[in-house]
Amino acid sequence: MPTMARTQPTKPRRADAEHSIARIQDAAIDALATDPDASMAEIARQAGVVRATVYKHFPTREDLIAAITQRAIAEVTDVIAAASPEQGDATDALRRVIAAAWRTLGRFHALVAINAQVPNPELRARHDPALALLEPLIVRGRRDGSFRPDVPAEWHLSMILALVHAASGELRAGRLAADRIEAALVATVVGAVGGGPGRTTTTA
Amino acid sequence: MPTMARTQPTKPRRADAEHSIARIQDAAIDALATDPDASMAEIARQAGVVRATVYKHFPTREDLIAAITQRAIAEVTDVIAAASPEQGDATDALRRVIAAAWRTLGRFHALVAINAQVPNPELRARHDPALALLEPLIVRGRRDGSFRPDVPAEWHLSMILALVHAASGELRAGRLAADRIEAALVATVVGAVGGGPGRTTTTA
DNA sequence: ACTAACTCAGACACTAACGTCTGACTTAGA
DNA sequence: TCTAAGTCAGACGTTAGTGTCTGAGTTAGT
Repeated sequence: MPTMARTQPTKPRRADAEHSIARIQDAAIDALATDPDASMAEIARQAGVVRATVYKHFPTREDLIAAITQRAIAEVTDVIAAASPEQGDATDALRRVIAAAWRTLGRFHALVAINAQVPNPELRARHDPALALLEPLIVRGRRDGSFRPDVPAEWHLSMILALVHAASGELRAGRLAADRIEAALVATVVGAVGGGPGRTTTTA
Repeated sequence: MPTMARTQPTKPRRADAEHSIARIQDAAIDALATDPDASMAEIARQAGVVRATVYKHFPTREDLIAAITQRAIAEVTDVIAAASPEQGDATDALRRVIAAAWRTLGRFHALVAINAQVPNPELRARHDPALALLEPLIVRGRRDGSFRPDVPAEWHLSMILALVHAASGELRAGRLAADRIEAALVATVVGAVGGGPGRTTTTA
């Protein structure tokens, strides 16, 4: 179990307020996943809360999105870290990481698109903690010959992200069964990153 | 040069009207590429045309999007067809197709997301012509052992699309140079679809 | 050179969402 | 049990976008 995301030492809140905040964030993540332009009213409705309550905790829409973005990144970072990307064979490590991360990452599909709209360099920078965990793995795999060295490491990262999102998209659209898709995703990523199809090591 | 997209036999228009329509569609594609929610006013502005003119030809926003979607699909279909996916070694054919299609497809990045928001089965169906050209290639490659058969063909298609979009995203963001990225994309797709890195046949 | 098609300019009504505010009610927590 | 923190309910002004309309000016094509 990954260590949960730490929250900044904000002012102390009552338990029910904390509860509302959690419900609102969950609702926001779900609502924005299906419609990136979901209104505050819609989010409030899904959270079972009145609109004013949302604004109480998140004065502006931007604040809410920033909050769930930060939470999303923290969760994904935890999940990735828990898969120990630094241990063992690079290809196996990659398998572990992808398998562990893809469901969690898939939930936040829309956030990537939403944040991409904002030409905000600091938001891009916030993604780095998650990518920073991956990068050593990529570099390691390139060094020991498991991963192809003829493409930029940056591209490896982006393309893995894209594949994960594609997988969650297929799942959401119901075009592919949940059980098949994880295997397909892992196989594709491993293949894309450089290993051939014959390379069949232990699958965690 | 691919044969240009055929237009339905609509009522005859004056040459300047035809010109306006083209400019509006181009502007819409560009504007929506950077902001999927670009307003009609913004599109009109970029087209160097007044808003009323846009509504003259495209009575509603939905009509405009449908029009450029159809045009996009037609263009991509032409480009793919021109790369003769049915000829020669499957891996080589895939290389040709990806290299030829990715720039064209990348321009229409946003349209995929926009149309994905619409739970419209007929729009999904319209994509089929482009995918229909790819599918035989995928099937062929799976049969002769070039492509891995342990993942669904449907996934192969989606994941190729995702990689192309990722590539155009990297290009747009300026994180990767244009010349490097095409090679990286092709290599990644070929690897993902099943061939290992050692398999170096002629590249178009 | 004439006319129908087209474009421009700008106003209009309508809608949806954002964010603010007030006052009454409820509940967590000391 | 008492009170501050929190929630609800609903109204409000504001902004931004859509789609419509009118009327005056331009241009393509015969």
